[in-house]
Amino acid sequence: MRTYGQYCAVAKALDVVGDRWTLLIIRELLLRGACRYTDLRDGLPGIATNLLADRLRDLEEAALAAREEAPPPIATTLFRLTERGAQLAPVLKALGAWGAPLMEKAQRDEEFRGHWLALPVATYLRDHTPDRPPVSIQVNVADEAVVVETADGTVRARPGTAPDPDATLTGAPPVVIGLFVGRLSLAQARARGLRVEGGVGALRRLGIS
Amino acid sequence: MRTYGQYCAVAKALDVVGDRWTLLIIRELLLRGACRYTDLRDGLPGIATNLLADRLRDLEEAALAAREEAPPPIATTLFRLTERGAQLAPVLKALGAWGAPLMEKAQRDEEFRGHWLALPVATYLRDHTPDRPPVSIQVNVADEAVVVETADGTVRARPGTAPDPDATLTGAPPVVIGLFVGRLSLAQARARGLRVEGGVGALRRLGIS
DNA sequence: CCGGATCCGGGTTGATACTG
DNA sequence: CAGTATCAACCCGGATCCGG
Repeated sequence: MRTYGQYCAVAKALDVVGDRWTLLIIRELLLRGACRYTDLRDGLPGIATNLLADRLRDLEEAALAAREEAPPPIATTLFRLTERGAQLAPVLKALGAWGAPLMEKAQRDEEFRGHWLALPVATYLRDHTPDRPPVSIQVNVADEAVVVETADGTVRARPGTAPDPDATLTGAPPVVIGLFVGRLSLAQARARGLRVEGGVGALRRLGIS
Repeated sequence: MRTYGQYCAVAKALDVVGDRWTLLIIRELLLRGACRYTDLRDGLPGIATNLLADRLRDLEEAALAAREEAPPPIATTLFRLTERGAQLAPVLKALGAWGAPLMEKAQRDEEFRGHWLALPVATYLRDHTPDRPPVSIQVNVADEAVVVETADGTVRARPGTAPDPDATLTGAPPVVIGLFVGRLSLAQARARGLRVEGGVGALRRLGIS
C-alpha cells in the first residue's frame, strides 16, 4: 500500500480512500446497498474490471467493505459496506456539495445513472411537512426509473417504479438535477423540457417550486 | 486532465481534487494561508518537487489557487487559495474526522508538522466560555512551536510563540493529538510524557481535562 | 451470465540532479 | 528560492481470456 507517511488524519484517510475509483466505489455501495460485482461495474462506467477487483480487495482488507455469499436461490457474491465504510457518507456529501456547481455545464459524452440522483436528493431535499402522509414521485431520467419518496422527515431516492406516484417527472439529467439542487425553478425546468404529470403539491412539499 | 466522465457531483469533484497530493496541498494552504513554494514543500514531506509544481499549476488552472508576486521588500512568489478553493474546508474536515481513529497507532518513520495540529484543534475544540477574556496555550511539539488561542467562540492554532501563554504543553505528537481529540484525558497524557506548565484552567475552558 | 485473472501499452509518479 | 530535466518504477485502462 502506498502511503503518504504523514502523521495527519487527512493524510491517513487518503492513504485508505485516496486511490483512484475508491471513493466512487463507496458511493455505489452507499447508494445501492449490497451489490453484485456486475452491478458495481455497471454503476461505475469507465472502470477497468481489474481495477474494480483490486479496489474491492483493498476495501476488504481495510475493513470498509465485506463480501458475502448469498444463499443458494441467488447463489452470487454480494459486496456491502461495513459500518466503518458507511461512515464515509459525510465525506461524499461534502464532496458532492462542493462539486454541485460543476454540474452546470451540460455534459457531453458523460455517463449518467439514475440512482446517482439519490445523492443530491438526500443532500438538498427535505420533507417540510413530515406529519402528512408520505408522498412518492416517480422520476424517469436516462432510461432509468427512480422513485423519490419521503420517509420520516428525510427524502430518499431508490431505483424502481412507484405503483401510484403523486407526481411523475421526465427530463434530461441536467434539468432534473438542476431542479433538485435548486438551481432551476420548476418553470425554468419546464422551459428546458421537463415534463410534469400529477400535482405539484408533492413537489412543493420537498421545497421544489 | 484525466476525468471519470461521469455526470455526478462526486465524480466531478474528484476530477478536480482527486489526484494524489492535491487535497494535501489544499490542506497546507488552508492551514497556513499564503505560502511560498518552499514552505509548501516543507509542509508536504514526501512530495516530489516536480509534482508540487504540476499540482500548483493544475490548481491555478482550476481557479482553486492563485499565485501572487509579493512586493519588493519580500520579492517572492506566494500561493494562496481562492474562495472556491477555501470552500473545500468541509471536505478536509470530514476526511480528518473520518481519519482520526487511524491516528491511534503510534507512528513510526512518519513525518509530523506542528501546524497540522490546527486541523484537530478546529474540529474538536470549542471555547466554552467565550465571554471571558481570550486565552492562549503554547504547544511545543516536534520541535515546532504552535499557539492555540480562543477567538470569538472558536479555537485556532497557528505556528509561532505566545508572549505570555496561560499554559504551555510539551509532548510527543500522538500524545498532544490524543489530548486534543479527546482520546486521552489530561492525566493519561501526563502519564505518557506530556509536560504541563501554567494553570489547567485554560485547558478546561477548551474542554480538556 | 458471473466474477474475476492476465497481459500489455501508455501515462503518472517519485527520486535525484541540476539551474536561473 | 522556485522551479526543470531526466529517468526508472509503478499504476491505470483496455482487451482478452477463463473457470464456474
